[in-house]
Amino acid sequence: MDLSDKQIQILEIAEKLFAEHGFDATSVRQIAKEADINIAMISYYFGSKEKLLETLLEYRNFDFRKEIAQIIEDTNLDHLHKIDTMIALLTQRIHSKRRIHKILHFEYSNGCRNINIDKHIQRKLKSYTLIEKFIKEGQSIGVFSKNVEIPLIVPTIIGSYFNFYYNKKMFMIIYHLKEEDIDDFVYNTLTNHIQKTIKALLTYEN
Amino acid sequence: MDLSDKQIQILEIAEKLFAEHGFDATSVRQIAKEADINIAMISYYFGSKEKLLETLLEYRNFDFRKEIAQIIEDTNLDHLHKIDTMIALLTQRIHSKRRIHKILHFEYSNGCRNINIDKHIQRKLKSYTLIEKFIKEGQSIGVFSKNVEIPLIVPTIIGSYFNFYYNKKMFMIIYHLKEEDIDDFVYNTLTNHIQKTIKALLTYEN
Amino acid sequence: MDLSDKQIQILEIAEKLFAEHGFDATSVRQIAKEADINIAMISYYFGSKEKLLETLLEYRNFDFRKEIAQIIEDTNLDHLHKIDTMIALLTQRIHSKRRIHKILHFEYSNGCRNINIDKHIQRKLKSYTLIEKFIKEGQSIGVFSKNVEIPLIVPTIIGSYFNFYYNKKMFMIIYHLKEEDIDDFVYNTLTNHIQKTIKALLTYEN
Amino acid sequence: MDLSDKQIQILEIAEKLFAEHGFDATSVRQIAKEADINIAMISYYFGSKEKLLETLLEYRNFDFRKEIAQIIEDTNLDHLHKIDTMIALLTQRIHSKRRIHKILHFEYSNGCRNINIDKHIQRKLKSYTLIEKFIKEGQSIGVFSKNVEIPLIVPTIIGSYFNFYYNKKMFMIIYHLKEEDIDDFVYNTLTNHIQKTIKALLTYEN
DNA sequence: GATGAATGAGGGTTCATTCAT
DNA sequence: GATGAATGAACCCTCATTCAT
Repeated sequence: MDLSDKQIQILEIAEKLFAEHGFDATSVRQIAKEADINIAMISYYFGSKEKLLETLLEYRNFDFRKEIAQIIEDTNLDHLHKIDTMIALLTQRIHSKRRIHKILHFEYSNGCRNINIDKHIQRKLKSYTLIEKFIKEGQSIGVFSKNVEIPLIVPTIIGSYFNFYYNKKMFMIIYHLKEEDIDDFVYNTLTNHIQKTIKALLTYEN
Repeated sequence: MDLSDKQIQILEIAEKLFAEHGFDATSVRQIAKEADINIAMISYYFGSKEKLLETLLEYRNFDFRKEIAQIIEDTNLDHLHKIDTMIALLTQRIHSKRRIHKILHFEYSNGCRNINIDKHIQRKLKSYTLIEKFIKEGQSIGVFSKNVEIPLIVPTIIGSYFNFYYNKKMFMIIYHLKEEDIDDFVYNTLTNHIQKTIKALLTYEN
Repeated sequence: MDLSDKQIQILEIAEKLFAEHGFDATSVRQIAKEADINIAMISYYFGSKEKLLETLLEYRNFDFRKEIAQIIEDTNLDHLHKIDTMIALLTQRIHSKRRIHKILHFEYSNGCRNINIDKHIQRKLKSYTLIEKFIKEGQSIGVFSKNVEIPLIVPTIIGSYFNFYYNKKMFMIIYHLKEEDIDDFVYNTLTNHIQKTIKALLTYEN
Repeated sequence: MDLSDKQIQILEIAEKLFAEHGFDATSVRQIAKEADINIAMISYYFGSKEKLLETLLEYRNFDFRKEIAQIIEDTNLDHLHKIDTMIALLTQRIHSKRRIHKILHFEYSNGCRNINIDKHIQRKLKSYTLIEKFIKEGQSIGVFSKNVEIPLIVPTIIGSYFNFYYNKKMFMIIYHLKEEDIDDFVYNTLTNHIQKTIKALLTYEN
């Protein structure tokens, strides 16, 4: 991953445009124009438009494992606080990288692109293993309810965020939010809601 | 909405292709070929590719209000069972129309298309009002916890589904599922998880 | 081979340009411009630039077998006159189709194009068989010398023509020819020379 | 003609690629890559791609005059043996430089390149003068037939070779040759054929 | 002298759409 | 009402060349 400043600039502009208009609706001309570079540079730097996307995904390495591991290993926090901290972390990270996640959802969820999704799956699986272990530990010491579908917890966390994000315009009406209020809302109200939801689920007995 | 059989056939093929490859990556030639009609017919019938999408969204009018209202008004069910029934209904409906929802997420969430999203927002808002009223009623009679961010409940339901769906490949590994097992999994395990989550949230006191 | 008038017009313009500037140096835009058609028509009609070339070669099916067979079977001509007639025919045909032959030499002789040369080879081989049979017959009745490398006779005929053609400019100086004299020169002086050469070879005893 | 080793290496690689794929289909990138030099070096060394071709043609100075003159002046050989020797020389030289000749045929025979062909014509004319003088001498002493189109003799020699070469694949089938047999075939069978042809022509009386 | 980044032009192809029939 | 030929714009990419270092 040796990327020059110019390359990084291109990647960030491409990320923005891909997220806004989709991969196909974004032309290399558009990227080149916004990045104020010659159109040929994109092929020169990245080989092709598709490889640019691959490079972008590699560049935005969204691997939260280390941070999650740190939280899990933190002896100062009890299990429920670890859940809070983890969710706050996830929400924050995903919100800041929401654009690249959207591209992933969009371009990857159907297997039509010639892009290798396997390593992403592998990376995610490792995060799941970490979280699963943590939850099971909590179950074994009686802090968490045993009757929980552990692998589906993360989709509930991340899905809550994204469904909010994909319906942002509606929620801006409901909550009387302006564009610049969104960050605060995510970090406070939405994060709180998700934290509460997961903690409720993990302590729910029926 | 006067649509001939041929038009409906085109819409359904377009829906499949848009969901699989995205709007931009699907060419009218492809649609025409799969529908076994002349290319010119698409412009002829729908005016343009964009208008075809609009017609498609209008055709797939996914308005659950009536059914939700029915459930809410059902005097045979207590509040918690109404939650279960509603979630089962939502999951089922969204799963069966996941393709069109995916198109909405990706083509609509960014305001770049010349497509009017307002009526969709209005329709969704009405559903929210219905659900909000039901939850508040439950709170007033002490069945539901008062400390809940009501508008964010629906994103948690639908988001859980979609984040599962967008990461389908990973969950197929985790749960050892084949493609043909997906429907059952959604209608059972995933639905149960979401039901439990929302019920936990609505009865959570801290 | 169902070709519209427009398609034939394109083929003939392409033939001219390919022969003049080579396949690679001729752009589809140039062809489209000279043929006064839209650039997209070339892909529409032929699929691609390479397929246009293939269609051209198929269209210009230069199969002399029938005429050669007629000459061979002509009972009014003795063997030496048949040689004369055959060479006159070959020279005439090749001269009139020199452009397509040049393309063949150029684009085919190196195996780099994704074009199937096999059927051309097969067709040529059949012509050779015909001529070979005729020469051997002449040898058996004592008209032709037996000490002749039969397969190399045709290269001497056609090669003489083409080496003249490829050095046309020099011969225009030597013979004080103008462009408009070339046809006559080919049909008379050059044809005579080749006829004499082959007859000399076929009757040469040493 | 001061050429460094690197320049000569570039020229030889360019010659190979031009002959294999044609001038236009060969990119400077390809040449630079195979020669393991920087792309910019080609413009730096030769000025441009076209000038590289000119330099190549100049470098491959295929002027047989001296050797032909030597043969003609050789008092140990009679006229017919001089013909044999000359043809053997021409065949050998042309075969070893067939690639550059091919380039000449195709890039030069049409006047579209901005390349000066005049000096090549001049050089060839001088060779012709030499051969013409020799033939006329033979005619005057009665060794050669007078009824011969002298300027067309050389095209028959060289044309025979090239038409064989451009149809190499067919002759490999006819003669059951492998690629590695070609050289021997050219130096023996083909050379013999051409020698016999020209001697027959020059002694043919009708 | 030599390099690799950068340029602008042009390559072939495919797009959604329209028009004449 | 329905077709297939035709359009012009835009697509991504690669070209030979140049420039700053």
